[in-house]
Amino acid sequence: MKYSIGEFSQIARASVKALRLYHEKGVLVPDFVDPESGYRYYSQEQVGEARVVASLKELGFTLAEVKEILDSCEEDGDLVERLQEKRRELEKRVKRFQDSIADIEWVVSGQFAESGLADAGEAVIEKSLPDLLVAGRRMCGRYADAGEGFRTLARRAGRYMTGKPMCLYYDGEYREDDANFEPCFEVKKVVEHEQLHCRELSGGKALTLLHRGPYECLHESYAKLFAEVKRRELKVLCPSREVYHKGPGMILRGNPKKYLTEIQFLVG
Amino acid sequence: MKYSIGEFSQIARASVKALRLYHEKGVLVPDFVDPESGYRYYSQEQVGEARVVASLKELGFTLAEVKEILDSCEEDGDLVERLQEKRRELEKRVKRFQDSIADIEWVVSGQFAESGLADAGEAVIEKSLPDLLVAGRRMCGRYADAGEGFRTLARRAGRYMTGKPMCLYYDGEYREDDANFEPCFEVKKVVEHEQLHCRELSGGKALTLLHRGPYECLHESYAKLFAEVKRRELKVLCPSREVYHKGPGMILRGNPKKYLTEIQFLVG
DNA sequence: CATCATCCCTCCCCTAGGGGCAGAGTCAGC
DNA sequence: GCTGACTCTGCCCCTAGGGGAGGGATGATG
Repeated sequence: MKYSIGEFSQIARASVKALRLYHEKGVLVPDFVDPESGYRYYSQEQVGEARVVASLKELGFTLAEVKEILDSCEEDGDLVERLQEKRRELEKRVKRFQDSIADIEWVVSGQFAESGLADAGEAVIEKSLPDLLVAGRRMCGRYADAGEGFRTLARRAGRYMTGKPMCLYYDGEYREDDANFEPCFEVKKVVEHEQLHCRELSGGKALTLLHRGPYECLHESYAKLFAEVKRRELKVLCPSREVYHKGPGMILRGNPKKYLTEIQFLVG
Repeated sequence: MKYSIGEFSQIARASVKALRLYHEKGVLVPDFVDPESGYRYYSQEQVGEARVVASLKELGFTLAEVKEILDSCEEDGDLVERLQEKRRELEKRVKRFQDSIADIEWVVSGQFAESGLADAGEAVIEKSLPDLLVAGRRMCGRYADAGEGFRTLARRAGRYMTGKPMCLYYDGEYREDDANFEPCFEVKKVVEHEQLHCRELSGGKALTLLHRGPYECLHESYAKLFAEVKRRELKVLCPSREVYHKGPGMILRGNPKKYLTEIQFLVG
C-alpha cells in the first residue's frame, strides 16, 4: 500500500511542504521515489514514523535533533538524557517569557494607577496628605540615577504598587553628585527586601504645585512654591516630594512638554 | 558628539550586526550616514532610543512591531493595548512550552519506574502480589486501542504514576472487536477524573511468567502459564494482568524482540 | 607622505519550519 | 486523447541576526 504525498499528508497530519522538508533533511524519507517522475510514495509503517517525528517536534526538538534521535535511539530509555536537557532548555525559555509577562504587567499597571488629580492648573494648592505605606530605595548620587532606582524598585515591588511613582529629597540644598534622595511609591502591602525600605510615610498639611513641562524647568515651579511658603510664613519639612503624574514612561520617553510633576512641601 | 557604529555598539549594548539590521528595517536609523563612505554615525540621544528598542524587544516584540510602536506611540499609555495583546500571546506560548515540559516529565518518569524484576528467565514463578492503588481506564474494543487508552490515562494521571503500565483483561476468552480490558498503572494518590477509575486493586497469590519478545508471540507464554495452572490444579481469577516492563515507548516503538511482558494470573 | 592596523562597508549564505507562487511534468478517469 | 487534479523543482519570503569574504576608509605612527 503506497500513499502519494497528498494522501500521506492527510493521514500523518503534516503539510506536504513539511513532508518534502523532512525528506530533504533525511528525517522521514519516503519508502519509494519514482526515479522518473520524482514522485514520493510512503508506506503504511511510515505513518508510525511520522507520528514519532510529530511527537518529538511537539516536545520541542528541532528537525536536526529529531533526525539524530531517530538514527541513534531505539527505545524511549535512550532519550532520557536528551529529554532532561530539552526540559531545562524549555524551562529557561518559559522563565524568560514569564519575566517578560511580569514586566508587561508592571508597565501596564503603572498606566492604570489613576491620580486623584484635580487639574487645577499651575497654582499653589494647600492639601492634607494622607499617611502612605511606601516602598522606597534610598540613594546617594546624581538625580539622573533616579531612573535606575525606579527600575530596581519596580522589579522588586512593582506588583504591589498602587500609587504614582514619587521621589523624596532629603537635602535642604541642591547637590550635583551626592544628592540624597529616595525613589518610592505607595504599595498595597509591606514588601520585605534588602534593597528596599518599606514603611509608613507620614502625611500632613502641605503646599503643592503642579508643574507642567520638562524637568529642566522644575526650578521655576520650585521658586513659585518657595515664594508662597515664605509669604505664608511657613517652614518646609524635610524631605520634600515630587510626584510624577506623567513623566518618562518605563519604556518610551514621552513628550517632556507634557510631563506633569507635582511638588509637595509638607509644612509645619 | 558622533559615535561610530563600533563605539555605539558598546554603549548601547547591541551588536554591530544588529545595529545594521535596525538601520535596514528603519527601527533605529543613524543620525548621519556619510554618503561617500557609507559609515554610520550615531548621536547621543540615540543611546536612549536604543534602550527603548532593547526594552521592547525584551518584552517580546518583533522588530516590525517595535518600529510600528516607535512610529505611532509617544507615551507608555499608548502601548497598553498592544502590551495586553502581547501578554496574551506570551501566555499562550508559555502554556505550550509547559505542556511540552509536562509531556517530557511523563515520558521520563516512565523510564525511572524501576521494576522489582528478578530476571529469572522464562519460567513460571509464584508470587504474592501486593494490593495496589491504581488508576485505570476501562475500555471495550480492540486490543490495539489500548495504546490510545494509555495515552489518555497518561495525560490525566501521568504525574502520579509510580509503577509500570499494566493491563487488566476481564474476558475469560479471546475477543476480537469487543474485548473488555483496562489499561492502568499504580499511582501515588487518588486521582479524581471522570475518564478514569481510581481504586485499590487487591493482590494475592499469583502465578507469573515473564515473556520476552513481540506481542504476537504472547499466546505461547499464555499456553505455558495455563499449563502450569492446570498442573497445580488451581483456578485463574478474573481479571488477568499483563505488566509491560519494556514495551513500545511513549515515543519510539523500540525493538519488539526486546519487549518484556509479565503475565500475572491471580489464583485461588 | 607612506604604511599599517583597525574599523567599516556591502554582499552572500545560514539558521527552522515552512508559505506562496510559477512553470512544467504526471496520474487517473472518461 | 483530453482534462482536471496532483506533484515536481526552484525561487523568494518571514525572525533576528551570525559568520565570513572582499574591499574601502580612518587614524596613528614612522
